[in-house]
Amino acid sequence: MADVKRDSAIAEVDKQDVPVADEWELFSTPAPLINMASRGLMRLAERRLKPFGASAGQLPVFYLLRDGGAMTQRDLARLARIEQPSMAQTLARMERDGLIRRASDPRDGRSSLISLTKKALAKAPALRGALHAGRAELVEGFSEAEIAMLCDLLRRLNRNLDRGVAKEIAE
Amino acid sequence: MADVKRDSAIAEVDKQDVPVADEWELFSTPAPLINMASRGLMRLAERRLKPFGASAGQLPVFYLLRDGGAMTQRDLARLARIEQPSMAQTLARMERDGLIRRASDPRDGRSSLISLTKKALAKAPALRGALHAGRAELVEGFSEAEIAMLCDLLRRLNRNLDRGVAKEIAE
DNA sequence: ATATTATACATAGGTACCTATGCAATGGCT
DNA sequence: AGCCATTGCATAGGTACCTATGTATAATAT
Repeated sequence: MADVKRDSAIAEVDKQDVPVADEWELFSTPAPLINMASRGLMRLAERRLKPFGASAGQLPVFYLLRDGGAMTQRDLARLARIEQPSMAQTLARMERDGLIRRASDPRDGRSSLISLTKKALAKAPALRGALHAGRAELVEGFSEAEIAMLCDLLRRLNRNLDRGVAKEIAE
Repeated sequence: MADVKRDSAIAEVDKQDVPVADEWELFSTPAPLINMASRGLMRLAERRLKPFGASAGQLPVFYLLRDGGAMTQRDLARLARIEQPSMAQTLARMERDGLIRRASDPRDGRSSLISLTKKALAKAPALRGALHAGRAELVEGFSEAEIAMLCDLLRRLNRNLDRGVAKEIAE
């Protein structure tokens, strides 16, 4: 009986004896809801992917190199929309785990061309399956129109965020 | 001219010479959009809060203890919806920075009652101002109805996530 | 009263991001 | 050819999460 309780204190706030009034304030705005969703997604993805020896941050790499192609670290970072050091760290872990290989770029001595190993390519279908299932679970009870609406709103939000960051840099 | 470029490679994908077809695939589903939004929010919040000597993860603590009250670490974690060790780490940093104080709980020898220091309480109004501004910027161009819709969709998504996690634990 | 279970916290280790900064190869410009 | 800004990557250090596990106190059941 206590087993269900042991796992995560997060999913069961409303059954507590603590006043819940604050919660509405804390999660009445989009930002914390997005943050919470992101953390939930990460946890779920981690749980789904771990059995296959992969993790959430590696997914863009798997996706971008899925057809056996090669790419520069810079391009991987840019297409995955993360900063270069973040991608460097992810690639370091993937190399450690034998998922990627680096070949020196003949046209540029600074960079190397990253590609998935056979081991990684073999995992790809399983990962895609896990993601597909996860996606279905995530939007369970949503109509296609609602999903499209959500994506649209999020894209607009992201545009605002990009703009905001850019603006503040220009002083 | 290059100054605008230096800051962040993330906000300027579409002006590149790299094929963009993949990007649509990578960001056509809610999950990556949420992840991206969350990272954007974090970056923005960090930038807004740093001048005041605070950071994003501390906001729930500031909020929950804003009236000078005290609370257990456990309750802080539960109301902020993060795991206990995460809250412990946040509190450790806040203590390091002189933002919180711990008083031993007379009714329970295991826990201590956390409260904001005067220094932290003094910051609170500024933080609230920064957040208010940030929130406005975030949802710029959104109608109130759209914001409400977004929050509603996100809440449903979060429920699905909670349920998914709970389900997988029950085997 | 004592033994067991549950709870509150601490600690260890890991992922995924970020910014700031240094270094080395490139590619113009003169 | 030689200088120099740019670019690709590496490294250092930090925040914010997570899971797994240990430890002491508290609550409960015998």
